[in-house]
Amino acid sequence: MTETNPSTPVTSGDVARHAKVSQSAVSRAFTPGASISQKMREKILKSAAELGYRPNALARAMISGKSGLIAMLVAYLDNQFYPIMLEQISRKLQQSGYQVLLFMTDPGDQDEVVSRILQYQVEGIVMASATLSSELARECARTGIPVVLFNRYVATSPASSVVSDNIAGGRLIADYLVRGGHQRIAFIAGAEDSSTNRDREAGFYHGLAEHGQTVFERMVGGYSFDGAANAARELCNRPHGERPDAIFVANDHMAFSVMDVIRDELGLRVPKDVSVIGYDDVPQAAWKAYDLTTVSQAGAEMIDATARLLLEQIETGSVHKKAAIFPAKLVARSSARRPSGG
Amino acid sequence: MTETNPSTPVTSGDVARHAKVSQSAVSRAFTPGASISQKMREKILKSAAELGYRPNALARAMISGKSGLIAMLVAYLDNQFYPIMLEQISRKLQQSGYQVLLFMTDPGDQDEVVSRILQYQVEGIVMASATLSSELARECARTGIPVVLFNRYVATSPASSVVSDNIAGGRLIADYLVRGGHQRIAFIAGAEDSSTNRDREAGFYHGLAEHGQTVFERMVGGYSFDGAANAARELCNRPHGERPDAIFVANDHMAFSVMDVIRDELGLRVPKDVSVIGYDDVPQAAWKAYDLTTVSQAGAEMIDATARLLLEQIETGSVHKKAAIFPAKLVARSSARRPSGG
DNA sequence: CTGAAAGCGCTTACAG
DNA sequence: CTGAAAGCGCTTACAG
Repeated sequence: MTETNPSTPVTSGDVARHAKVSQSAVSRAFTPGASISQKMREKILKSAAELGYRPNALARAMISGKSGLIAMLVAYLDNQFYPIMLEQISRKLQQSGYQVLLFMTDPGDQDEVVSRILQYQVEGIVMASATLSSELARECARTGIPVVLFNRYVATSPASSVVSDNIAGGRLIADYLVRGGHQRIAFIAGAEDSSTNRDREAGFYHGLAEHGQTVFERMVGGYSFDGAANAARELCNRPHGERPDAIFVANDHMAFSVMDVIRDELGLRVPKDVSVIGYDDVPQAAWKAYDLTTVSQAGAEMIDATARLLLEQIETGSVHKKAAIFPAKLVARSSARRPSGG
Repeated sequence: MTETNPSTPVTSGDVARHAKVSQSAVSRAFTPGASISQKMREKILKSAAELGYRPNALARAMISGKSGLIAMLVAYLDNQFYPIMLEQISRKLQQSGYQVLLFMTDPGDQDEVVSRILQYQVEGIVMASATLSSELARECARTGIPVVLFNRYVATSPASSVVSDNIAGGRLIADYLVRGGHQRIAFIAGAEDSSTNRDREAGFYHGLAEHGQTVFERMVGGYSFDGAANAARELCNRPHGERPDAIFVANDHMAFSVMDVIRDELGLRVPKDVSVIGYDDVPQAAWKAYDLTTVSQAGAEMIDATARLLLEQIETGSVHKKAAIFPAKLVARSSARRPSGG
């Protein structure tokens, strides 16, 4: 059952010949708002349908200088937060007439990725990948391609960014844990070079300090499931009194791993022996088997803002650096002891 | 901090002028294997670097007829199975020099999506979305664009497909549950029009029949979290003896929801009161809070096969219909009572 | 409103 | 090995 390229693609010239009109007319028939008579457009559309013609988006991009392509850079999709935003942002951009060119980034091939993105003449870039090659930022600024960093912030970069208030979020957690009566509050960090981790940690320490506490112990989980499990083991495989009575884990993805270790491996109870709080409020945080107390980022608003920032810059043809910050909200579930009273 | 399009893009002509060579020479310098002297290439590369030149992939696509673009159609990313495969296939295609154009499909805008895909001159299509517009399949066959259906099969479609043996998988589950001593075995279906559900269900019923059993009751969850929860409620909110003692849930994503309802809402124990088995073996199935018995699809192999089938057809320029079927494997965890003995 | 023509930035025969 | 030239399939001034 093999068929070799059945038909050479139909071009606007073919349609023109078939409809006995000029090639320009065919082009106009497919350009919204072009000056063409109703009658002519109908004739052309009919011919086009008969021949199965579709305009070549690449040719259009060439001549118009607008590819309709937006690059999305993502590092990994195992943390649910990213697939969800990828899905939503993609839908939004599609609705606005753009297409998403997906780039899975690798710590390795930075230059290669930068090169590919630019070769495809994308009109904008969304970066949800932690590793921002500074070369990419620079090249984009040079070329006038707007870049929006999603869920990260780089002070020295000319790129716009959309984040939630991770400092406030960290502080909310500290406050909640202290008011919950915890005495030995630990922290499991994500990737230490990420702005999310930096801000959550800073806010958290500040919050503790406001209550006269300091962090009981700090480990690094690197935003990975296994990294978090190791951190949890080291932290909690100790007698009562030497282990934390609460842990703030820098994101939900790691928090699930931490809860597994605490409950299943070490046989401790959550929150009775150890309270656990995560960050992101991914869908699984609401799953009853975890029922994770966490901080919700204003996901929908962040997604909207990302699309808006990007499209606005593309359409006006000017690149601004803007930073949109959305409020964070604590979602109290059962994985952390609740403050009594108040 | 606004900067308006700083520099007009650098073209091969600019580089040619700067290096005092012909434009064709510049093109050759960037074409692997082109006939050009070492000396000339170096001179050109140097000029290109100075000017910040990068070849325009769209222009190349126009003239060469190869866009380097592959469309991936995905319906939703909340079931982990899909983000993971999206990530892996994307990486594989990128490594082979292709770029992924992402299309989030909507039950609504079928024609619109079809049209966009074809306009972008993609060289191949991966469909991981359930809704295959038959128009897309037909158009692609006409145009000679290879299509690979991932994790689904449509007998009447000219598209290739990569699936695991869902019939065998369903049978494995029936066998395992019966041997585990279950007497009232229920089924919660996914999307009834999907080939995965159809095959898993068929295999499951066959397996039951081989042991002289029939399904105790059948509900439909539609592959959605909420749909599954409702099904579980109806099935299990009854006295012992009237409710199933085991449920095969057509995918893991729904199985988590079912376990939540059974344990948390209804206060029953898993597997003591009800055994639960899922399908897919997504990462979360191994999370200790669920520890879900499930059937593992040969994910890595399926991903490899998808990329291979597609690239092979692209590179040979001929479209075959091929169906790759991979074995399914039962992964025994603790959510279902294990067969005793042997 | 309509058509002929130029041109987007490349690749690739074709001569030399 | 190198360059001049044609051409990929469109959009868009420019005349009429």
